[in-house]
Amino acid sequence: MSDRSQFRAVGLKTTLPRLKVMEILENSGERHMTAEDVYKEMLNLKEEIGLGTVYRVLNQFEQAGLVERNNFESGSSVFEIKSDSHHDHLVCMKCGVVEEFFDPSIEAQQEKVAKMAGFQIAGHSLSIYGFCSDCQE
Amino acid sequence: MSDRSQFRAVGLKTTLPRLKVMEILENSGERHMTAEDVYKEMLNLKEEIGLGTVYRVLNQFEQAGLVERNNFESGSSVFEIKSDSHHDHLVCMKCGVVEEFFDPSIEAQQEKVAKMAGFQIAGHSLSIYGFCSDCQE
DNA sequence: GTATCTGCAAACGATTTGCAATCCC
DNA sequence: GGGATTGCAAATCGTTTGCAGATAC
Repeated sequence: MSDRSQFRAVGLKTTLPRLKVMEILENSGERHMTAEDVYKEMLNLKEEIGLGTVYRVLNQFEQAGLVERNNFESGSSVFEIKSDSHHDHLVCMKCGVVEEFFDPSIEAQQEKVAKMAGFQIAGHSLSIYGFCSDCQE
Repeated sequence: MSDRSQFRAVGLKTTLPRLKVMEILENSGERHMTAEDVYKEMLNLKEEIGLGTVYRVLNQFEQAGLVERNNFESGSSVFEIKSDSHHDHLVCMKCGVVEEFFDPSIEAQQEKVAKMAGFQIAGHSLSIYGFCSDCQE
């Protein structure tokens, strides 16, 4: 599905800023970017845009279910294109690299925990913090 | 261990604001409080304190390992007294209640995941969001 | 043409910080 | 006494918002 039709499907007009933000999320090396990251990359590519617009567009994308927001311990939110499959994150505390993983047994166990506590699950966030293989001494 | 000697052990002078903040964290009904919560409770108890000081004290406590900071999806950090035993959280998205849980199999599985990715674990944060038994329709 | 969208700058909420006055040992 | 700590207000950071002009369809 093209970005164009993707936007139409969720009721967003196809505008240059939206196309560009989506393109950067899709094509820049890093899947997990802050609004600032996207903004700077945009300037690198010599595109005119306001930081406010980046935030607005990312929020619209989030509400439309096109991107996912993650709050790691860094102070600012990171955004990634929403894949069909849920996953959690490993975050390197030194270089900041983010790896994704999915573990069925952890997922299943969370269901059990919630059920035992009488909670109806709406979502969850699991982030493992540590040092990636390149950042250990 | 008294708060007094606890403070001395981590190199913090025993001052009224620090004693009061610790007391509130220990004795107010809720284990999970924002800086604002602590501040308001302080005013309730007719204690003079600045919000800035509450933040400063909580940060010192965190660095000293006396309290733990959690960033749920709410926008502000919540603090709780650090217990000897690690645990994760179930957070109600309606009433905000927080329940703690510990699940050995989830913990163990995280170790495996990290090892497979070549990560050296430093910590993790797992929050399950949903609706508590009182908040389901 | 017109409703939607953008850029800009001002506003915001949470948190931190500089500094002079105050407190603890 | 003197370094650590506080209160206060101003500063900062990430993010949101109001509004006038620009854009998509």
